[in-house]
Formats: sequence, C-alpha cells, structure tokens
Amino acid sequence: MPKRVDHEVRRRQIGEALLRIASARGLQSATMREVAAEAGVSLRLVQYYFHTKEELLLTALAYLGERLSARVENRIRAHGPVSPRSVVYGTLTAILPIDAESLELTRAYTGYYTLALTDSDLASRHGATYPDKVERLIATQLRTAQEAGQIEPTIDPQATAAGLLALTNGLGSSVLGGQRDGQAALAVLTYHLDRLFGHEATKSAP
Amino acid sequence: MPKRVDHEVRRRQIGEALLRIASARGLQSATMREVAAEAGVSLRLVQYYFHTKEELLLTALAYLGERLSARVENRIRAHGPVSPRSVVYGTLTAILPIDAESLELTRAYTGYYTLALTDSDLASRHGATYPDKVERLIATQLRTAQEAGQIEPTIDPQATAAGLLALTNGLGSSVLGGQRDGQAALAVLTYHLDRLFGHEATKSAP
DNA sequence: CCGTTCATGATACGTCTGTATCAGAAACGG
DNA sequence: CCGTTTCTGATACAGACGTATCATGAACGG
Repeated sequence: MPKRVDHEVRRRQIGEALLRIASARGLQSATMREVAAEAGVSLRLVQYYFHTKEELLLTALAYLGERLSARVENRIRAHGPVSPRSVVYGTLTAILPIDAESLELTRAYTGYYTLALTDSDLASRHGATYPDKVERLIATQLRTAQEAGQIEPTIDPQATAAGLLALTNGLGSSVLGGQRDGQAALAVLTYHLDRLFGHEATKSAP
Repeated sequence: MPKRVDHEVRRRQIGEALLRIASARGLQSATMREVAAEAGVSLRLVQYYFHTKEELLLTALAYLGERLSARVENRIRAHGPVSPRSVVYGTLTAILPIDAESLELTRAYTGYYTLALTDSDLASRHGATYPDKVERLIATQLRTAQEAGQIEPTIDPQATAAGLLALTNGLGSSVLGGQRDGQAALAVLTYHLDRLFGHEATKSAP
C-alpha cells in the first residue's frame, strides 16, 4: 500500500497556511480557495484533508494554541535561571507582539477571539481554558516570590496576576492597532514588572 | 416642500441597528438586509440613506465613538467631586463592560477593531486617535495627582497611564470572552487603583 | 389638489462562498 | 506491472452578498 505522505503533515501545512492568511488579511479572508492558494495546493486537496471548513478552522486553532504554548515554554527556558520573575517575564513577553512570530500569532489569535465572541459553536467546541492557565501560572509564581520575600507581602497575588495578564493583552492590542510599537509596549510592561519586583533585576534579562 | 423626516434621525436609527447587530451577532452578520430588518425598514431605504455599505459602516462607527465619548463624560460627571482619582476611575469604568450599555459598546467596538486590523481602508478613513486621547487624559490626571501629593512621586505618569488603559482593555476582553464577569473585572481594576491612590479613597465611590 | 419627498416592493445581476461530483493523472509498494 | 493512494482539474450548484433598477404608494407643504 503506497502511503507516501503523512496526513498529519499535510493537515498542518494547510492549517498553517490558514493562520498566515488570518494574520495577514484577517480570518474573514481565509476562504477555502485562498487557503488552497496560500498552501500551494488545489482546492480539492483542502477538501480532501478537511471535509468541512469548520474542521479546518478548529484544527488550525489547535495548531495556534500549540504554537503559543510552545513559545511560552521556550521563552521561559530561554530567560536563564528559573526565578519567579524570569518565569513571569518570559510568559508575558511570549504573549506580547514584539517580533515576527508573536505578531503573527497574536494577530491570528485576535481573529479567532472575535469570531468566538459571536459564533458560539467555536467557543463551545474549543476549550477556552488557555488564559486561565496562564493567569494561574503567574499567580503561583507571585505567591512563590512573596514567600521568598522578593515582592511586597501586602500585594494580592491573584489580583496582581490578573492585572499583569490583562495589562499584557491590552498592550498587545495597542501594538496591533498601531498605537505603539512592540518596543514601547515592552518598555511599559517592564516598567510595571520593575515596580513589582526589584527595580534592578529586570535589566539583566535579555 | 414636504420635508417630513430628519435625514440625520433616520441615518442614526439605521446606524444604531447595525451596532446592535454587531454587538449581538458580530460585524460579519451585519449585512444590508439584516440591518434593514433590525431597523424595521426595507432594504431599499437602507440603500436610500447609505449609498454604499462602507458609508454605513463608517457612519455607524462614528456613532459608536460619540456614544463612547458621551459615556466617558457622563461617568466622570457622575462620580461626584472632580478629583484626579474620580476622573481616572470614571474614565476607566466607562470603558469596562460592566452594564448592558458598556457591554454593547465594547462588543461592537471589538468587531470594528478586528476589522480595522486587516481592512486598511477602515483604519485610514477613521481617526484612531481615541485611545491616545484617553491615555493622555489619564496621564494628565496622574501628573496633577502627583503634584498634589496624592500618589507616589516616584511613579512615571505616562507609563502608568498606558498601563492602566491597557489593563482596563485587557480586563474588558476577558469579560467579553467569558473568563470573568464585570464585577470581578471591576474588582481587579479597583484593586490596582487602590494601590496607586490611597487605599481608602475608592471605597466611597459608587 | 398637486408636486415633492419619503418609503416600499419585487426583482435582478454579478460575484463569492462552501460544498459536491465528475474524470483522470502521478507516484510508489507489492 | 498493478493496484492503491495521493493529488489535480474542470465544473457545477445553491445560497448569500452588495448593488441596481424598475414601478408604485403614502404623506404633507404650498
């Protein structure tokens, strides 16, 4: 039986093509024909690997989630010694659109986010637990930092974690909207982290 | 000359119908036919008052901006004595989706925001100066509060203002996404304002 | 009452969409 | 070489979209 190609590889190629279109021209421009052209395959093949568009949309969303998670983990590992501050910094800067990859990811994510606001099918068929996970991760790190005496004991870790994540998301929106560039957003985020942790600590991070 | 109706009134009725659809079912559901049905008029009349859909979209966006500005001003005036803290609090809570009106406004705004990310026509034909205005307003208030000794002299008003606005926008996104309700978001915002200003001041605000 | 304005109705056109169906070509394992 | 798998091509269909064009009715100022 001549099974030349891995179906999962083809599906991922097509799914990534959709994400590129969603990032560059918006999710409403990601039609079956456009995705086929972007992936360099025929429309017929897209229908071959994804029987319906909803399946393609959901699969690409799963790929997007995987890439986001992988980026967060990579950024955490890349920021040297594993301290609460570096974990929080790595996590939040992974979400912030400061380079080409995070720009593509956040732009595509915004499209899905807006679609999920009105298409309840997408929201129900997709676990929206991602932001909650990140928020809990940060809250845990803040508690650890508090026990280690690295941040003020009077702060509320839960409220602060929610605030930091919301701050980062809001900064990301302003970057996508063209209100400021990624470096300016990173400066604002760094400023707030500096006020939370010691002022001199963040400067040593790359 | 029998000029029975005010054209501006009719245009506003139709434009508001589009905003209701954009908020409830998304901007992609706001077709000419749907808008006509929502406004209770014929499709022909929508074409009569708006020669093209882009004109309708831009006009409704202008109405949305007016309603947002009016809401901010009303909230500022409603929060009693005009202090920097009450102005900042009123401004930010006007943006936060905590009641029916702000929910509709922020939901419609999100649709336009996402559309503007990819349709450069909309972005160019519309002054995106709104967030900048709000940020400058808050920064000014923070400077005033700093001169009056109401907040710490070591904080950066500009970075703090950008952070507060981004925080509020991020909290709003989490409310729309169903991650938390409006009251929880308001609690997080109040917590951060309490840490910025005196802890006992915000409690007196309604 | 008469003419202008406001408004409706039915209908149509061209385009794009997701989806489906035909046939057929290219590649590779046995 | 043969058969299965992978992939393409052309084409079609029904529906929705923005837009346009007909005719026609209702209301009100002069």
